Amino acid sequence: MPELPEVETTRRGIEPHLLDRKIKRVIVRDRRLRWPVSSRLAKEATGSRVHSVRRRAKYLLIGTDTGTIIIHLGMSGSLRILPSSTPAEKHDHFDLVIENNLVLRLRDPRRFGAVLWTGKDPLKHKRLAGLGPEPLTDQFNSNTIHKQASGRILPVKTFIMTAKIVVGVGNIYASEALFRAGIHPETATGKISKQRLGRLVMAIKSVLSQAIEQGGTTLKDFTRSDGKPGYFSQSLNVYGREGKNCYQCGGIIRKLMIGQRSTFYCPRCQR
DNA sequence: AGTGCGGCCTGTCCGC
DNA sequence: TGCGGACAGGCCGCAC
Repeated sequence: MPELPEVETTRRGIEPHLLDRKIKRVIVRDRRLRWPVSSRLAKEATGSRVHSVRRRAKYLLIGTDTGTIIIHLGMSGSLRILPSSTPAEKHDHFDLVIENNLVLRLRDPRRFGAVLWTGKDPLKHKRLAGLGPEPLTDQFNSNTIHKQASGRILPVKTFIMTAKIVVGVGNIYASEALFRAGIHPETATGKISKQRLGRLVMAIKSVLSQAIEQGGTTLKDFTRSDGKPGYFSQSLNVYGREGKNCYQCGGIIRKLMIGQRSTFYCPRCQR
C-alpha cells in the first residue's frame, strides 16, 4: 500500500544504483500484473542505459535510451536493489539486471502493481496523461481547487483522493490531512469555503512532505531493506485509531465508510 | 458530467 | 485445528 511518500522514498533509494547503468537483462517471471507486462519491454529495454529515475504521481519512470519503464507498486508492491545472485522468491515477478551485478527486483504479492513500457514521452502515456497536479507543487493551490470544488456534492475525502484533482493522496493520508485541516471527511466539497480549502491544501502538502522527510531516515538501509517501507514512524493522528483518544482534544476517534473505504476522524476536531 | 460502486488479488485475521 | 469469510486498498471502467 505504498502512498506517494513511500514511492518517492523508493525512487530516491533506487536512483543512485540505476543512473547511467546499462540494463543487462530483463526477467519477467509473471506477466500477470494489473496489466500484462508487454513482451516489447524486454526486447527494447535490454542493452539500453538508464538516464533518469523520475516519479509522476505514484508511478516511477525509469528513462532509458530506447524508452521508459513505468512502474506502479499498486497495494503490495516493493522494489529492492539486490546482488544479482539473490534467488528470487515467491511473488518476485520482475527483475531488471543492471551493471555491477545488481538487480532491481519487483515483489508484489497481490499483483495490483504494473510494469509498462513506452517508447514515447511517458507523460503522454494513457495512464499518466489525465493526471492532476503534483501535491507538492504550486500547481496545486487554493485557487484551482476552489474552482474545481464549486457545486460538487461528493464527500471532500473522495474529492482529494481523485487523481484529476490532485495525485498521490491515498486513503491513509486523506484521513490525516482532513484531521490537520479540521474538516469532517463527509462534508460536501462544494460547501467548503475557499479559506478552509486553502487550509486543506496546506495540510495535504505538510502531511506528505513530512512523511517523505521521515522516509529519508530509512533510506540508508534501502539496499538491504526487507522491501516493506511501511508507514514510517510518522505518528498517525487518526488512521487506524478507532475508539482511541484524540491526541488533540481527548475525544474518541471514529471510523466510517466513505466510498467503500475506511475513514477515520475526530468528531470534535473535525466539523 | 458527476457520482457511486464492482472488480481485481492474496495474506492476515477473526469467529465458529 | 481447520475452514470460510471479511478486510485491506489504488485505480479502472461501467452504469445511472
